[in-house]
Amino acid sequence: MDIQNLIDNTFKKYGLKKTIFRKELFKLFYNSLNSLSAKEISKQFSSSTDKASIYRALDSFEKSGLIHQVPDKNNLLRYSLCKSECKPNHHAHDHAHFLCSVCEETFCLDDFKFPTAKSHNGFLINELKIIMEGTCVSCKDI
Amino acid sequence: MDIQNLIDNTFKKYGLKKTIFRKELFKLFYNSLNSLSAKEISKQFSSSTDKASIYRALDSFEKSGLIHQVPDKNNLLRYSLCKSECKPNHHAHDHAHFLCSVCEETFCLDDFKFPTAKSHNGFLINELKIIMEGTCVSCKDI
DNA sequence: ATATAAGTGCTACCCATTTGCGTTACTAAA
DNA sequence: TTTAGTAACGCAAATGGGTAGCACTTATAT
Repeated sequence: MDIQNLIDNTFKKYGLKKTIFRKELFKLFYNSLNSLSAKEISKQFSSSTDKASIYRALDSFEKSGLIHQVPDKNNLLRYSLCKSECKPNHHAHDHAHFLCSVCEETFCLDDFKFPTAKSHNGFLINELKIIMEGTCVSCKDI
Repeated sequence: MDIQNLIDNTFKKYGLKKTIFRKELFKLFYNSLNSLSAKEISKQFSSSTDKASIYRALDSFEKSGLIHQVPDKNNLLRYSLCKSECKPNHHAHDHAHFLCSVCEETFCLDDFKFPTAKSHNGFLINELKIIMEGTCVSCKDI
């Protein structure tokens, strides 16, 4: 499936309006190995692309279930494409995230097994996040 | 041990300068069940206490190993007193944190068991954070 | 084709956190 | 105990990520 078809199908599936900017934004995520912050996205577009548009697009992509927020070393908003099935307003991500202290990238560890308890000492657990910090595969060999 | 002695010992142990404000700040943490954000701290002091001083004190307390940062529902800086042995610039916290979606409090779950792996698929794990979101013990009964 | 709703670009704003700087207060050493 | 040196303080201003208002444009559905 070529990229145009992929965009058509994806935007239809997630109910997203196909504007020039949002199609480019999707391509950016699609071609990106890891995650993207608003600032990183901003650098990839011309200066006429407003940051408000970026934040609104990210918000809309997230609400539709196309991307999900991932943790960031500096508390920035940071997103990745969803790989599994996510519903609008409900993301089902059962994978851990790895934050590299060297390159400051965020990686999704899709195969890391999660505890599944729904409560702990009377606390009702709705969502669980596992965040690892350390040195990523690429940086450890430098 | 009374509070004055505790302050003397603690500040000596962590190499902290005993100013009036920092002693009061320590008492605040000591008497606090959970964690504190800069804003919450600010409310406990007179308006002449500058927010810059609060942030600097928190930073210094953290670097010394007296307090540690905990996650916050709204990405604010939020801290708790360290309970176990933390060294300057190296915090050894092996407990999970629980963020209540209702009251927005952050709780330390000291008894939650952690995975202990030091690496995963070539990623070297230096620190592990487990963050749960849901409804806390108090809020679930309301 | 056209109406409607959603997205865009601009500007201005909010608010947590940081920084610069001159003054004050600890601490340690004389 | 005095004093010198350093760390912390208070004030003000700056930074910077993220939002909000608004007029204009563009994509979709009928």
